Amino acid sequence: MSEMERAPDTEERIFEAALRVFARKGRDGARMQEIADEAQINKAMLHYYFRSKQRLYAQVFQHVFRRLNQAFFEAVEQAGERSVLAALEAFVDHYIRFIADNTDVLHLMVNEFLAGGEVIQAEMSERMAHGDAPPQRFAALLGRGIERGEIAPVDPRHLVVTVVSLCLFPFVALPMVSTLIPIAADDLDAFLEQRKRHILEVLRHGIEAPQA
Amino acid sequence: MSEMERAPDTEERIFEAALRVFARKGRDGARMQEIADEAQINKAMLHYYFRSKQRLYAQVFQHVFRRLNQAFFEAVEQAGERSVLAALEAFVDHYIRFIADNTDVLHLMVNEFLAGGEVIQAEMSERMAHGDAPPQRFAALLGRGIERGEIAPVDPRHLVVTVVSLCLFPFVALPMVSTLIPIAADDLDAFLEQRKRHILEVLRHGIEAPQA
DNA sequence: GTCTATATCTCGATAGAC
DNA sequence: GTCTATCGAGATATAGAC
Repeated sequence: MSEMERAPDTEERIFEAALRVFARKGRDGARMQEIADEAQINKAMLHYYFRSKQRLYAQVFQHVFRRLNQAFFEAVEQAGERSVLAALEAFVDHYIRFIADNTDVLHLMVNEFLAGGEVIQAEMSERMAHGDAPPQRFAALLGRGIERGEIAPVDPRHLVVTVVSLCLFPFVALPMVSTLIPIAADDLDAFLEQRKRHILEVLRHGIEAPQA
Repeated sequence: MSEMERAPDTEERIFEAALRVFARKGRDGARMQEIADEAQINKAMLHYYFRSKQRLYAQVFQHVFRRLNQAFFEAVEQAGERSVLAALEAFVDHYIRFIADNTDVLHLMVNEFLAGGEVIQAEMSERMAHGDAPPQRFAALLGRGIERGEIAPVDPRHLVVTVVSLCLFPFVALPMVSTLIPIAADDLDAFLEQRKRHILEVLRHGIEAPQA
């Protein structure tokens, strides 16, 4: 076990640096030199471990895609066997927390969405095809809640889109949100708490009937 | 009036081509050659009218920023003097329609958000500083509705973020949404009608109380 | 104002010593 | 495995004729 002469964890350092830089600058804006600097390593090493920028990006993106899917899955599973409303609360809490700790992952994903997603479309339909991908499981869970009469009869798939939109978009538009709600820039955690409460409040009761 | 030897509308053609290409490929992914091709004009002309790629992008982005603000403003104004709920419906309808017809504009904006927004932050705080920027006007309008007891007492600024999230995010995540709701890929208009109804339904009543 | 040809430069990728 | 030095492709930008 002690004869492994391989580098300490160079490959991993490169990978994590690449994740950060690609998230900051986008696929095309990222520079191999910057990744090397961020990994505190020589540029040639990038090509030694990953053949090209393309391959490096592909591996990073695949990793990101899996992580996001996994996070979504965990958020749904954790929602588990409770009432649907409790499940929703658990989901929102868990999902927002993950994104807050991994904004890089979300940024990379959105970048890829905007790029049109030739890369995505394949990965996506492969995973979604079975019908048991996380979003579909979530929709199914919500659908059961509707059948049981726990929540109103809306289209569960649209409800999934709605919940995810509410959780993710503020992170995408943070520069704009900050100008409207300054605390988002000063104390992100506090803002997210507000946000979480607001989301659940609106999802539960809507805003039509005054309740004060 | 007839002695203007200037080109027909070359500058405008370039500008619009640039908008499309920047939206498709991002700031760094876009190629001056591709913009030239799309404008059916020579590459040298790009530098004749706009000195550099940087300046061209800056002008395009500024234009996009104004258009999005204007659209938001119109959506709010059009909401006008009705009841708050009617105003919300008018806003959602108008805003979604605009984005559907101008996805390029949204893509460019989101791209800039992700880029961290050194460019944005300045433009943003300048416009938002007065307190009468469109989102703030919208929040004020909602706030009055709360005072009048028309809607529940939620934080109006968060409500703005919520409504905007619901309108915009599906356009950002369209590749993913399509795998969950296939009609989004086949018939966008039909999907948007569904979406609009769903959004207003959830905003009005929430999902807690079954109503069937 | 518009074109062709070309200069300049940035960046990904490789060669080769250690 | 890691480094330095360098090549070569491709992109922005300019020169200069028309």
